[in-house]
Amino acid sequence: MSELDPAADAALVAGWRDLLARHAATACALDRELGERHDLGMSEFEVLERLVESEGSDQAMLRVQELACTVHLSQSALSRLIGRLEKAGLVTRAMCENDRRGIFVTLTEDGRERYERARPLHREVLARVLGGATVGSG
Amino acid sequence: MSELDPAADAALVAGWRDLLARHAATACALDRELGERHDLGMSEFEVLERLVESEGSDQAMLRVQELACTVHLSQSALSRLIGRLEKAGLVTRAMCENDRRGIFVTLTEDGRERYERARPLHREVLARVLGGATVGSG
DNA sequence: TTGCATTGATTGCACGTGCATGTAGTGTCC
DNA sequence: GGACACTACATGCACGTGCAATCAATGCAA
Repeated sequence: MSELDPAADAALVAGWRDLLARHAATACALDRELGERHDLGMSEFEVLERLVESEGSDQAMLRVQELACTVHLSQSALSRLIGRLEKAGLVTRAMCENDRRGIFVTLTEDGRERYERARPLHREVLARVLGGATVGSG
Repeated sequence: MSELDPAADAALVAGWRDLLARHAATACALDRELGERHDLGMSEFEVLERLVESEGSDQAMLRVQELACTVHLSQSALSRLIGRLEKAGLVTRAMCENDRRGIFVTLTEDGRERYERARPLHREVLARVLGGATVGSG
């Protein structure tokens, strides 16, 4: 199975390039516009969004490791990202009582407001760049 | 127009997250496996591939600027990437006679061989990560 | 209790990237 | 010819990232 039909091979590569192009265009626009207008990077916004979503559930806090999976960052990158958010006053770190190794990340009021203000732009960029034509699974 | 229906908003975000997940999984796997087994990064491979494809046309060379568009890198990043490839002996830089500002990038024999050896793995990773069971969309 | 492996998060380091700038070459206008 | 704006590529710099090493805390076993 290491060799593919030329047609299947071409389709695979075409799909991958399409994915690359969409990702590059969206991530670039998101990073630039969120950065300019809300002083937030793309990943920072994603982390804030996950924290906001977690407020809907019974857990108002998230562990660093859980966040790392959802935003596709290494734990070290996320550790520093949370450090930046904390320094900016958007989140706070709290120790987990049950497991002192774990760190709970919680949204501050400023963090929530910053997210709420940035969200419309985020959605607007998504709509503009992705154009509603999201690629399927194949 | 800045506000969207909740359903449209959710679909947009879901599509974007799916795109992010696919990209992260594929790029990560590609970088790691190509790096380990062929000492090539994902973008390096992409550049070599564009150069190979350009051999099919009348132009056996590509300008740096043309490459930058196709691999979604800034001009400076591509300049350094080509520097790495050149240092590794995979490409050469040649001045354009017509326009001395332009730099033609050409594939060497080593570069072509490296690409040919790496391509099956590249396609295999694509088929495995994109074609088969991708990550569960969180 | 002590000892050891494992997990959760942080830190040292090297590397790739983008932005802004620098350098060289081109074309135009006077 | 000289001055100017513009293009193509390279470079200085700051920053975010991943890997590996590290520290802290837990669980298990003897």
